[in-house]
Amino acid sequence: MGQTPAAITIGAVERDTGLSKDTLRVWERRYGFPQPHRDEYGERAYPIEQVDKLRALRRLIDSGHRPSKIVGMTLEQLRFLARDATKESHAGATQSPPPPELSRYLDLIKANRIADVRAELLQSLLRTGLERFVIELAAPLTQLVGDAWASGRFEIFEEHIYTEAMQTTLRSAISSISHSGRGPTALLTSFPSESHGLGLLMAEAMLALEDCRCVSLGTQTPIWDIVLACAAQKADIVALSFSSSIAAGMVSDGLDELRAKLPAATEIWAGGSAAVLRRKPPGGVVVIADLAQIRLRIQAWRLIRARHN
Amino acid sequence: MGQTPAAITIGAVERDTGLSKDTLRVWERRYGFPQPHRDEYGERAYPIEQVDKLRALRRLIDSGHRPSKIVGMTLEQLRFLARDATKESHAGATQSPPPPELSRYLDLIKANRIADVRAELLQSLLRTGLERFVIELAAPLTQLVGDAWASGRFEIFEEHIYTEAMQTTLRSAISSISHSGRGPTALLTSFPSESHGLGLLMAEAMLALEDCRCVSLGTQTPIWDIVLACAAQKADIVALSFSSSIAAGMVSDGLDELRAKLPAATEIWAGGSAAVLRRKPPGGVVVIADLAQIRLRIQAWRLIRARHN
DNA sequence: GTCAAATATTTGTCCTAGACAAATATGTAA
DNA sequence: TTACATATTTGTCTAGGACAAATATTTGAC
Repeated sequence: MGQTPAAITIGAVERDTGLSKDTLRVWERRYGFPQPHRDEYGERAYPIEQVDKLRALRRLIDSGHRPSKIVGMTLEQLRFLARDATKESHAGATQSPPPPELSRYLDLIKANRIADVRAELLQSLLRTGLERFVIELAAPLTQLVGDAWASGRFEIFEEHIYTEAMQTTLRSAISSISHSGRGPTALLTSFPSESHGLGLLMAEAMLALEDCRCVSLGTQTPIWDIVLACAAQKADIVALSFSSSIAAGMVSDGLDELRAKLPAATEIWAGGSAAVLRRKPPGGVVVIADLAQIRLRIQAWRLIRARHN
Repeated sequence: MGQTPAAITIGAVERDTGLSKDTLRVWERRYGFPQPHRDEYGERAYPIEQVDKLRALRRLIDSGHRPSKIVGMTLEQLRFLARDATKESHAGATQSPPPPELSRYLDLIKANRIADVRAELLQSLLRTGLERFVIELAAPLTQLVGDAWASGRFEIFEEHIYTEAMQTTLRSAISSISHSGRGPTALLTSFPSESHGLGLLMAEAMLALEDCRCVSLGTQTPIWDIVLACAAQKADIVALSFSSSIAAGMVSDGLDELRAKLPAATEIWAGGSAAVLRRKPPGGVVVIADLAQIRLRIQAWRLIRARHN
C-alpha cells in the first residue's frame, strides 16, 4: 500500500512549528527556504527534513537570532548554534554546566528508564518538600530538557516522556495539599496558542502551598472564556503561563485585551519564559519573573487585603 | 487609561473564536457577515457584538449546523437554536435522559462547585473500583460534558474545569497501580492535530489494570516521533486516541503512514469517538470500539504470545 | 568614551480575489 | 431501507504587493 508520503501540508507545518502560513510563504519568497515540493494540485508539500530545520530555526529566533542570518545554515550548524546559545542565554559569568543531579535525570530519560525517572522524582519530592522541588528541580530541569531538544540531543518523544512523568509527580503532590478556604482564589490557564502546561502546574503548586484556592482550566482557553470563568469562580488572581514558543504579539495583545475585559480588582499574573514579558511588560499586569516570587506576591496580596478589611 | 477598544483586529478574532483568518475573510465575501469596519490602514476592525455572534456561530457549526443556514440569524435566535440542538443530537429512539448520577455532576460543574466535583469523583472511584469508574462514569460523563458544551449549556471553561478534575482523579488512580513487569508494553499518544487527552488517560487506566507497562507520551506526538519512541521503548502496542473533532483525513492517512513505518509485530490500536474509525476502518489497525474491549484485547494478546513462546 | 535620537533595514502580518478538494446534502437506482 | 452518483457548500490554498512594528545602525550631543 501507499508508501510514506514523507511530505506535509502547510497547515500541518503551521501547527508543528508554530510558524504561520503567511510567514512560511514569505520566507520561501524572500530567503528561498523552505522550498516545499508541490503536489498534484500545486499545493505546498513540505519534506520532513525541512520541517525539522524550521523547528530549529524557530527555537533560535525565539532566543534572539535573526531569520536572515541563520536561514541558510544546515540543520547541524543550527544545532551547534543552539548548543552555544544555551550557555550564553543563562546569562553571563557563571556558565555552569548543569548540576549532576539534574543531568542524571537527562541520562535516565535518554536511557529510556522511565520508571526510574518517576521513582527518583518522587523521592526528590519527598526529600526536599514541594516548594524546593519545584524551584530547584522541576523548573531548571524543564528548561534543561527544552534546551536538550532544541539542540537536537533529545527527540520530541523524550521531551513528552519527561513532561508526563513530571506532570504526574506534580499533580499528585498538589492534590495532597489541603486548603483552609481562607486564601485568595487563583484561576490558572494559558492562551489558545499556548499548549505547554508544565509551567502552569508548577505555579499551581506554589499557589496551593500558599493556601490559595486554585482553579486550573488547563491550557488553551480563549480570552472570552477566561473572563467568564473568572466571573463564575470569583477569582482574585488570573495566572497565565507563556512559553518562549508563543508569538510576541499574542502575548501583549492578549494581555491588553484581557486587562480591559476583567474588573480592575482582579490581578493578572503573567509568567513563563516568553521574552516579551521582560522586554516590554504590559501595563496592569504583574510579571512573575520566577516561581519563587509567587510566595512573596501572595503575601503582598494578603497584606493589601488585610488593610482594606 | 485606554478605553476598551470597541473593535478588534482579525488576529485577535482568530484567537477569540477559533475561526481562521481565511475563514473570516471568506465568510465576509460570501455571506456578508461579519462586516468589520476598516481602520486608517484599511485593515479589518471587528466590533465586539460581531465577535460574540461569531462565537455562537462557531459553536453551532461544531455541533452540526451549516454556516449558510445560520449566518443570517440574530444572536438571540442562535442562542435559542443552541438550546434546542441538545435534544436532537442524541438522535434516536431511546433518547434517554442522562442517569441521575451523571447529571448530578453536570449540576455541580454548572454551580462552580469544583471541590465537590473532585470529592465525588474520588468517592465514586473508591466505591466502584477503577474499571467500573472508567467505563460507567468517566467515559459517559465526558461524552455528556461535550454535548453540554456543543449545545451552549456549558461554556468552554466549564468543560476545561471538568477535564482537569477528571484528569487529576484518573492520574492518581493510575499511579497507584503497581506493575509486575510481565505484561506487554503499551505506548499511548495522539496525533499532532488531536489535543484531547482524557480518552487516552482512560485507556491508560484500563491497560494498567491489565498489568501493561504504560508509556504515555501525552497528546500531539508527530508520527515520526511515535515511531522513534516505539523503537526506543520496545513497545508491543501503540494506542492512539481520536476525538470526533479531528479531520477524517488525518485519521486514515496518519494511521496508514504509521502502519507503514512500524514493524509488523507492533500492534496499532485506535480508539475514540471519531466516526471514521467505524466508517472505514484502516487496514492493519485494531479499532477499539469501547473501553471495555481493552481488557479482552490484552487477554487475546497474551494468548497469542503464550503460543509463540 | 556613553547615551539618546534619527535613520535604515528586516520581518511578520495584512490585503485582494480566484481556485479547488473535501465534506456534506440531495437525487436516483437496486 | 441501502448503495452509489451528482450537486452544493465550505474551508483552505494560491499569488505577490503593501506596510507597520521590531530591530539594527548611524549620527550627534555631552
